[in-house]
Amino acid sequence: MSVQNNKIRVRFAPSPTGYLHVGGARTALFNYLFAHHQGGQFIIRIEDTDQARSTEESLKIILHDLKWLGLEWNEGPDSENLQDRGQHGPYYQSRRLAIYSQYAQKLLQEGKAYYCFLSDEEIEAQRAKAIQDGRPPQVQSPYETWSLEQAQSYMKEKDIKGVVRFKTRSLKKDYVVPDLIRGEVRFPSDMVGDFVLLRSDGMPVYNFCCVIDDALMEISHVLRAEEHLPNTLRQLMIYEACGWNPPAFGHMSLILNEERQKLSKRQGAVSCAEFREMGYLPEALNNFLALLGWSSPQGQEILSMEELIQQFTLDRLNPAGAVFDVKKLKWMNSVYLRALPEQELWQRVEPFLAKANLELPTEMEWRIRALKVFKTSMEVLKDAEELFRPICDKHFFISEEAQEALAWESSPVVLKSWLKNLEARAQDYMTEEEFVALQELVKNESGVKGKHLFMPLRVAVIGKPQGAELKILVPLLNLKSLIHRAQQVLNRY
RNA sequence: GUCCCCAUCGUCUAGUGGCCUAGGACAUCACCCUUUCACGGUGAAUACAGGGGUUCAAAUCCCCUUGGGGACGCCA
Repeated sequence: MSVQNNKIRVRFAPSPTGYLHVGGARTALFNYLFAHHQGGQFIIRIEDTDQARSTEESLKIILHDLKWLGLEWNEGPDSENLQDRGQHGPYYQSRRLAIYSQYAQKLLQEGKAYYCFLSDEEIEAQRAKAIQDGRPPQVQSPYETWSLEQAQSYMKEKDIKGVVRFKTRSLKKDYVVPDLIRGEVRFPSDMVGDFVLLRSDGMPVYNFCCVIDDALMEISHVLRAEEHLPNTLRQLMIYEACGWNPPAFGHMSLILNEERQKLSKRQGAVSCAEFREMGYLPEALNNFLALLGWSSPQGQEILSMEELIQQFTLDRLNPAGAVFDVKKLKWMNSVYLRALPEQELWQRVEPFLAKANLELPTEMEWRIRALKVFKTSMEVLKDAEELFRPICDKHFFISEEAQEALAWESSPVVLKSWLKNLEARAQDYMTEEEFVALQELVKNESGVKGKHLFMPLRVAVIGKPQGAELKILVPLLNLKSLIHRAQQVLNRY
């Protein structure tokens, strides 16, 4: 069996033991971009050999988030019914057990692997000793020299099971990984001890399944995070033992937190779901993630998925780790937000408003007008909640910051004039021009101008002295609620 | 501890020996626009970790040091 290098096939292989981390999302994105740029296939494989931690719930979340990001896959589990789709399945490692066992048997028979009966305690003692002696903490199994028959009869006789370890002793001195991102990386083969292929319950372990699957699924390029670089040595050994040509490898830098450590759950949001719930747009998240370790040849910062695909090449990947800068993500999100037509923006904002329990006018015309006013002050969709809340009568309240403006001597005069003139009106909504004229009237009646005029007025409209321009805000409120609000403010005195 | 990776403004980065007096973006600050806030506009400040080589020439190539990170599982 040999890998067909004329066909570009890449994969993203999550283990369903949690949410989709932004680091995973970026790995998936880069694989997706590479595949599409090259006209290749993007495959999802589920690494669920850790049965204790894998859940269907997590699988659903991960697939849902990948879809939310727009990273559709050509082969792998269907995001709806979770059934396999594609010609290289099964795509769940838990359903490929017979395959792994078959290859493990072969290695066992060829003397490239052996059964080992070391206990956890014995292994732990070896590790401790090795570290103490300044050696890498590796297992040195006395069972390495046993023949397969000897081990089998031992298991039968004692009625015990052992793990299958890969034999590294007879291997060549060092291995070179021709890495697409960091050049040739040389590993001495004594860097690893005899590692486990099959657990004692027969379940295979990551490095083993990964090789078998990548080979059988005809994966041409393995693009993954740098933390897997040391695993590559083990995998190269397995490829060799199986007589297969390894795929091309590219190890991408890690995403770091402000302390320059691997980004983890400890410090704030790291899952796609969290960013979605905070109101980040998938296109903004993709764009931001793409710029973590990759740059456009023209230095373009805002790129659509199409542009990313078109411009994406591996040679522009940066080998150094990248700090996840939420401020820049926010900025980018606001750029995408503002670029969205109001009608579409409303669709995205609506679930947030509904969740915040805000009842608002239903006419599309009103919604568009409202969003035109608010979108310059939105960074994330969730910001709409605070922006729309004052518009909603049952959430109207007079804020703390309003006190100063209300305390001005001239304010009651302004407010009384405002209320009187409102009450004289009949029309439900005011136009911008009508409001400007009305404001002029209040100004003349009260003899107050400048901030002493418009600050109390703004308080009478939205309950706080700062916010969008009154002439755009006022036309969003109907007469009844404007009057009611003015009354509430006047009742303060 | 051992092995591996990495190193340009606070952050993301451009830069593949002369175009670098080091460019862009976010953030910061100032000014302009604006009867507030935001948006927008203009501008400022800020970086080649240190030391040795190689070369006519080094941010770019080599070595060392330092710093950071990752990996050393019957996790992936």
